[in-house]
Amino acid sequence: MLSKKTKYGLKALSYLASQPDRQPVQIAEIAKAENISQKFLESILLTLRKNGFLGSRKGKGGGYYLIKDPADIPMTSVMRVLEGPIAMVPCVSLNFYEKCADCPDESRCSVNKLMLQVRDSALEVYRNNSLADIL
Amino acid sequence: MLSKKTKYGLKALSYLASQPDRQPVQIAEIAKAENISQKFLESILLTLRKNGFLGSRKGKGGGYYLIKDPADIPMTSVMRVLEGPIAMVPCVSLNFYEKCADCPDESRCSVNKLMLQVRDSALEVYRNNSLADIL
DNA sequence: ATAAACCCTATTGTTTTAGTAGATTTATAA
DNA sequence: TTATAAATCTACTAAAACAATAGGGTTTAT
Repeated sequence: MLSKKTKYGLKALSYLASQPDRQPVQIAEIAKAENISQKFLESILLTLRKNGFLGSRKGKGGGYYLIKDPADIPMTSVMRVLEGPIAMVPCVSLNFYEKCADCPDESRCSVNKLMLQVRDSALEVYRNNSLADIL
Repeated sequence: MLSKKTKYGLKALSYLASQPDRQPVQIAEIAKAENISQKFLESILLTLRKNGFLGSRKGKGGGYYLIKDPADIPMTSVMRVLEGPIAMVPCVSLNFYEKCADCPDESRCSVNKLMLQVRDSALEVYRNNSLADIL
């Protein structure tokens, strides 16, 4: 299951991407438009900013805004920041690889074999979609 | 992330599928061979039996065994029983569809648009793999 | 009598999804 | 210059759900 964090993050990015200009948009406005708990959204936007997707301005007239062209924001990086690894098991993860404690031989593991294919197919989807593509 | 339940379930099914015959195999043997908590495995095998994948025999010489040919067990049904919906959001699920409370229009939702593709690509993998294929 | 699956319940730990309270920064008006 | 309001930022807490077992007794086949 997709976490609400990721869902809300994607919706917020989409909302910002569909703005006519790149003027700051307030958290409250996004929260209201997308039916998201404002405080929860606040922390999500913060991590999106810290990971280079958004810029922010404090004080009156402040808010969040995209700092890149939506076409230059691949879903791979968005998903990895919000949801974590794209792979369903660490032993097939490209960016978060970890050996299974219980599995003696990955090459003969049926779970590994299946999940490798699932990862590749998901990866292809995320690579073929930028933020601009899902608007 | 794949739950351990699913991971263990897949491993147990693979273990049973790679037996030379269809004689009952005890829980303890599977648990030991695959490094799985025996009590946890017990409940997993039970749900696999109740969902028509396994048969069981009580008493001495008892255990679990496959009741179908591994080639006739598609990963779609295994995953749905162990892990639940294949879709990452209910609004794109074939077997567990549910409307999002917050989303007024699915056809214009970016999350829906992306996750529909992810579901389809995962589904293709699961449909193309039977238990026999991942041994 | 024994060995196995079966069934029920409780517990522990982690993650998710927030809510609360306040601090800090900035723009604007007095 | 000062006050005020509008925002983000930070830290702490907490409730709820979920994951992953552990324990102990029951039933059934040999």
